[in-house]
Amino acid sequence: MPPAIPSVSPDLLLTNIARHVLLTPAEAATVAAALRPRHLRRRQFAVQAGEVCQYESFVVRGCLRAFYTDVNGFEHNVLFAIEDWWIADLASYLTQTPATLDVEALEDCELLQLDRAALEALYEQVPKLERYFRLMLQNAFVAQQQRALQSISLPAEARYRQFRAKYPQLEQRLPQRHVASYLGITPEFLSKVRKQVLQES
Amino acid sequence: MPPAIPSVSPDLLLTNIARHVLLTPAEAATVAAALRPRHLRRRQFAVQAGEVCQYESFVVRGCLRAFYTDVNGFEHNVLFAIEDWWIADLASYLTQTPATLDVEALEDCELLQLDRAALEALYEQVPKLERYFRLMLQNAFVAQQQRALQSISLPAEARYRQFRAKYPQLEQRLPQRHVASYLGITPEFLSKVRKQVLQES
DNA sequence: GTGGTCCCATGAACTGGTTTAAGAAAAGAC
DNA sequence: GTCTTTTCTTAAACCAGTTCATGGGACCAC
Repeated sequence: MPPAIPSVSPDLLLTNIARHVLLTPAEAATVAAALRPRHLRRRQFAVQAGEVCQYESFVVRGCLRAFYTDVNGFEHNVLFAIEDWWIADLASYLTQTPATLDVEALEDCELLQLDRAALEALYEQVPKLERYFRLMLQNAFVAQQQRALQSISLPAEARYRQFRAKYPQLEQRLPQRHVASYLGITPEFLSKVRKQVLQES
Repeated sequence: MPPAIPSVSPDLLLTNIARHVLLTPAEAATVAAALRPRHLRRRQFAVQAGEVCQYESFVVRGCLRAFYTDVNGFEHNVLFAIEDWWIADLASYLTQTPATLDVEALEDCELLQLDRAALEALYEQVPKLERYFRLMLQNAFVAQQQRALQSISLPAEARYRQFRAKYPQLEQRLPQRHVASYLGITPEFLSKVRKQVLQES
């Protein structure tokens, strides 16, 4: 007998939506039906640069990173996602143009994926969801702007402190080189910064 | 007799909208009626950090910059706008929270401003506009992401070349220190970079 | 166990960009 | 016009962060 593939429950997502808009049980069922459960093993990719990003992925379990690979082949982490977060190359998903980012599983993951066509169909059936996804886009925009402003105005040590303060769970869970890449510094320099910061507290 | 205050024609904006959605003459009139014409003298502010950004401004004539002031009082240019562009602190405008950016006129300007309530009312009367403004938000998001990726992956000289290639009109029109600030370098270093780049071509 | 492989730490040499300072050129102010 | 202020350039000293090299520890696989 092959190992059972456990299905992915939509509960976590429905709870997340409920924090922003109120759905009837029927509407919640419509949402649940539109989602495609997906299991991803560590090192597998949810999005590949160069191809159109087909899905937005909601993380039920696991951890992923979105990263940009520059012309010299260096990777730059742009975004992480753990349980209760969405992840995608949003620019690609929205405009249906080739992705500039890869999205890779850092742990085995359970995802709920929503493709572009299913999303449009959902908007017809449950118009309230437009509000929910507009809020998600706004949040993404605001977060992206804040990150950009910090990266130009703060030195590496301050950026590291902010990161620790903002995402305490994440720092535990990620290899340091991924944190370094996110902060825009080398792992060697992060090591030096950490020495500073950690011996203070 | 006081000098006549010339009114600001909505034609440029209506043409801009027509490139994305098709409006009937009646709908175009509704849009025109929702806009607030505004003249801004050089050095006046359209948005002030700390206050909620009330308007999105469409530039009919003139040039503006949006900039962030960091904790040490240094300014960082984030965005420029000339004729046929929109400018605002979009994060603040969308979420109606205090702005982190200032928007300042670099030349005397003629703007068409749209406040948040007027926008919501327009959505009711002319639903097609939701598409138009969704596209504007998508474009802003994509542009912001590209800029962030370039700023972490390219050295200053390459960033300067990209800027020249992408916005040839802008470079003519702006003081170099504003370009330097946009590129994330000092005016002194831009001067050195320019010497390099200009003597090649 | 022991031989990979990956991950983190440390230190020395180096580099892209800043700072400070000073002068020349351009733009406002009156 | 001419005086003042702002803008741009150049150059030397400096610094935040990189690169390169090395060693040590944890986690496998077998």
